[in-house]
Amino acid sequence: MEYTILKIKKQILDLIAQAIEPDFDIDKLEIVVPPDSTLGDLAVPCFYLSKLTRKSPTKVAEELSAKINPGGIIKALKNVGPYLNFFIDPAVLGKSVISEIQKAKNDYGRLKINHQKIMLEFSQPNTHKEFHIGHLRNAILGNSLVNLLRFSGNKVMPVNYIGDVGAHVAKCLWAYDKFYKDKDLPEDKGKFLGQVYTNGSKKLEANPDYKKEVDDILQKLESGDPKSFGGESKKWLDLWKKTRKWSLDDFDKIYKILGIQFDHFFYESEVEKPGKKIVADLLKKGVAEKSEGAVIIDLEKYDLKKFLLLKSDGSSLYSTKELALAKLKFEKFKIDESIVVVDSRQSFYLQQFFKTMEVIGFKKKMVHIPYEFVTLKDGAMASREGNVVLFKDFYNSVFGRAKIETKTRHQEWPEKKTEEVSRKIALSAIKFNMLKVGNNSIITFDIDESLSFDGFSGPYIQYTCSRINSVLKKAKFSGLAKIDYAKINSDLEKEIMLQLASWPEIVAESSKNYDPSIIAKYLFDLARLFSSFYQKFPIINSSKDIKEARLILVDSVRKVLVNGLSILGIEPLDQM
RNA sequence: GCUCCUGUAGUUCAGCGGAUAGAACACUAGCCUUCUAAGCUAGUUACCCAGGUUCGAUUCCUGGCGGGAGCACCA
Repeated sequence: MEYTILKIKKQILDLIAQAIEPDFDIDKLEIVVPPDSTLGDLAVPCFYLSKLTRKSPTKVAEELSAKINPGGIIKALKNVGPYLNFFIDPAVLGKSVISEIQKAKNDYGRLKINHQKIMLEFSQPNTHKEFHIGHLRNAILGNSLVNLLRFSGNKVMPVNYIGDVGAHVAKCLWAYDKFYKDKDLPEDKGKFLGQVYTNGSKKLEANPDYKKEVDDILQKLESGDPKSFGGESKKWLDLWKKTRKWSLDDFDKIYKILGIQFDHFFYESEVEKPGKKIVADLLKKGVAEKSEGAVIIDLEKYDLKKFLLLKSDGSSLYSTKELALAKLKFEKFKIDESIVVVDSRQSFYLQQFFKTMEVIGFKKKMVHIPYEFVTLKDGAMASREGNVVLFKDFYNSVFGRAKIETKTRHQEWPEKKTEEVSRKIALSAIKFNMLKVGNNSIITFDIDESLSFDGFSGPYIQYTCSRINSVLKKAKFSGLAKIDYAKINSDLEKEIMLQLASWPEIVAESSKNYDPSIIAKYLFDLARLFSSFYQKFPIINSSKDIKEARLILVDSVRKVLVNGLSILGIEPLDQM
């Protein structure tokens, strides 16, 4: 079963193939959308055919237009300059695309199953640090990609990889022990740890003598043997366990607010020792070598410089652990492909890492999806510096704003309902804002823009859903009526149907590029088309035939909007 | 210095080599006795520069200029 849009395009190509002498490469013949709907609904530029037939493109368009007889879904065709423009019969289009949507419901636009088992790693927060809006972009993007890749027919396993060991942890524990040990604990322990870390970093910068103390703690933690260092290790290990849990509990809360779930959590602490073992093996085999005391692998011949695998004091690096993580992923979970969603600043590191895996004979499909970071107007955020916007603070402001807006519109609603609707509005505003720009656009965080629920925003799409829902409810829409699709005949309605028809192509494109912003833009365009329509044409107060046709049309719009929102990880609203 | 990303309206972003470069915010003027005004309608304003490839370049290539990021013991 093929989607309507593909059938239409195929038909156009067939018509041209029949009307033209020489064989042509079907992939080179593109079908585009004209800039203005009065020109046509779909168009074939004739430049390629012009080369083939050695006639001018205008001439080709002219001849084709005379030769081809319209029929079926193609109502008419017209040559305009070098373009051959096709007009779609709205009644035939409507019948095809609307019944397709009504039948497929949530699955409309879903692509065929390809049985690939993909592990998608994202969010990777560090314990003992604050979860800020930079981490938020990764979590929201990753979650959306999980939905998108699933909708494109893959089997996707979302996983998290938590940075619960390393230099930052040692730094935080050191600062805690030295400056905060005897202080009372605040309620939000996750946030508190972040503050300890930031403060520790600042103290450390001011006094270089402290560095030795921190390195010492890192050594003790990594030795992992409570008896070593005269029992000192145990003290740090216990503190690590206790504080680690504070952060993990905090992350759980955050993911719960965001509605993000993982099938599995990896921890850096579990791959540290296996990673060191791999590095030792590589050193023994001569694949890796010592350099200035550290262990490296030489990637110069691939133009990837030298890649550091272990520090000169024997403690592990991110790369050390990642070696073991990659093996763990493929061996334990039997996946076909491993994808990681990581900030583009680590593109070079990941290139080195992937090449290293290849060199050591681990030839598996590993992909990096890069995206640009979130910055503030007056510079990049850094946990070290403490100039970060925390997720929870941010969420609370947006939620507060949503509540004010909701209350002014629905004074009569019970508190519980106001809260629930506001929560969904806030999340949609936050998520949509992070997903509406392409992956390689830096997001300069603007609180005013984030607090706006107008225009190109999540709440706008939700609002559209609410209005449609309200109409359907008032009209007691059941979807059972027999529809006369000829009643849907305005240009605007046809445009809406064409937009609905293109949804499967949007899913494919978005998925191919790992870019949910394509979906966000599409949904906004569709919602805008509906809003114009809603303003211009009465639905309920029209004659029976027209009413039924318009109802099923707007119901189809709603279904696609809901579908798309769910890929973005946004819940629709029936009322707001 | 080398590598990657990037330069479009006052601002934030879209624009698979094709017809008149799109939105949103902001600003101006209208629209709630018809289905939710978180909305609709109309208006003002833009492709960094120089070459090249092409029938055609905002898009591709080269070189400038500007912005961001990365290049060994952080993750």
